Parts: sequence; C-alpha cells; structure tokens
Amino acid sequence: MKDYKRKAEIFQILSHPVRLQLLDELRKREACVCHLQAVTGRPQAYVSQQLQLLRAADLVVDEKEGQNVFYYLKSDFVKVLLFEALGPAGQPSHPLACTCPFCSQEK
Amino acid sequence: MKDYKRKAEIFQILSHPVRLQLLDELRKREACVCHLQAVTGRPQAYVSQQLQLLRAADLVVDEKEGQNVFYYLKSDFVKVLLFEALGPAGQPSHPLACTCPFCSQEK
DNA sequence: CGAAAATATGCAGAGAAATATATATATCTT
DNA sequence: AAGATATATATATTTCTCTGCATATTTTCG
Repeated sequence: MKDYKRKAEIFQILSHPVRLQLLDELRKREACVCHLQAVTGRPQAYVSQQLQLLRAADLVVDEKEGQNVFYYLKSDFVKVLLFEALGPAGQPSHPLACTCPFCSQEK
Repeated sequence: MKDYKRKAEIFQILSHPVRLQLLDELRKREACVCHLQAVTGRPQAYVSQQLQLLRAADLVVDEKEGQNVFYYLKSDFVKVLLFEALGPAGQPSHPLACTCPFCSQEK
C-alpha cells in the first residue's frame, strides 16, 4: 500500500544518528544553530542541511533571533517517539555550547 | 556519539513500507507467514527475510504451530511506536487471508 | 557604508548501504 | 512426497551519506 510508504518516511528521518542527536538536544531546550554545531561537531553547512530535513518533516520549527536562528521541537508527537527510543530527556545545557555573543551573555 | 547510531537502527527497521505493513498486520492479531504473504502480495522468501529482520531487531516473536509459524509483536514498545505513526490498530482479520489448512479451519 | 558573523542553500562526486528480485536449497511437519 | 518456512547467494538498482566548496542573505558592529 502507498500509505505505508508515506508513513515509513517519518521513521526514515529519525533513522539517522546526527538527526537523532539534534532532536535529542532540542528536547532538552531550544538551541541556536551554532550550539548544535558545537554539540555535534559537524560543519555548519551539514548541520544546516539536516535541520532543513527536520523542518521539511515538520518535526522542528525555526525562529529568527537577531543574527541567530533558534530551533525547537514542533510537536508532542516527536517527543513521544524520542521518549520511546531514547528514554527521558537529559538536563538542558546552561550555557549553550557555542561562543556566539548571543549565547555567551546567557546567565 | 556511538549511542545515537545504535538507537537510530530501530527507526531504520521501521522505515520500510513492507516491514511497517507486517507490523501493522501483527498489531491486529498474530498471523502465520502465509497470511502475511497474502496480505503483502510478496514472494515467500521476501516475506521471510523481512520477518527475519524484525526478529533480529527483537520486534516480533515466532512460534511454531505444526506446519506453520505464527508471528506476533514482542513488546509494548513497538505498539506505542506504531500507534504514534499509524494511529489505532485496525480490525483483526477473520479468517486469515491464506488458504493453508490450519488457517482455513478457523471459525 | 563596509566588514564580519550566523545561517541557508546549492551542487557535485564518491562511497556506502538499502532494496528488489530471482533462484536454489534445506528443514520440518503432515 | 508435499507444504510451509528459513536461509543463502547473487546481482542490479536505487537511495543515502558525507564531504567539500561556493555563494547568498541577513544582521550586527565599527
């Protein structure tokens, strides 16, 4: 059936270590791209592309905040799937891992 | 991290239309391989191979019953994931779709 | 205004992995 | 022997992944 193919796409998006790590990180707290870069240790373009996929799959939302773009999880749907697969979310990072001015000024 | 790679494998298994259909079918009721063949319209060897993957991923269990082998879902974990992705399970099939003697004698 | 930072996007190519399909064979049960 | 199932192998094809690089946009800062 065609429907199963469409439904399978959600899992396809989730079946990727880096994307899973990004979602797990966003589960703790919203974060800017530079933080996600630092956490994953991947080049900027790469992270940005994975985030694009997550956005296209409607799993995350982005919000511009000055120079930075912050991402957060969009729906409880994802949170449930992540909980099932990864267990409870970890502690949020304070401050964020990046050194951008915006994040550095965080208390 | 290595852990995300391992965790992503679960989703990899689920990100396949036929495997998803097999699991959805087993969600309704346990079923023999010939029923699953009939439902998916795939050759025996193919179905058997996909079931092997599901078994290796610890998602299903098989039980020999005379000439036939019946499969069923192993854990609630899968059921939750399927519910999130596919919604509630459909009505169980009575009788099973195969014509094997065992299944035909079902009331 | 002009430079620098953060982010998005596009493209290309290489290598790895997944998929589909076919076939053959082995086992176990009736 | 026949049916149901599992397993193995091979191969062709497709899709995914990673990497590098180049560029465009927007915003902040001097």
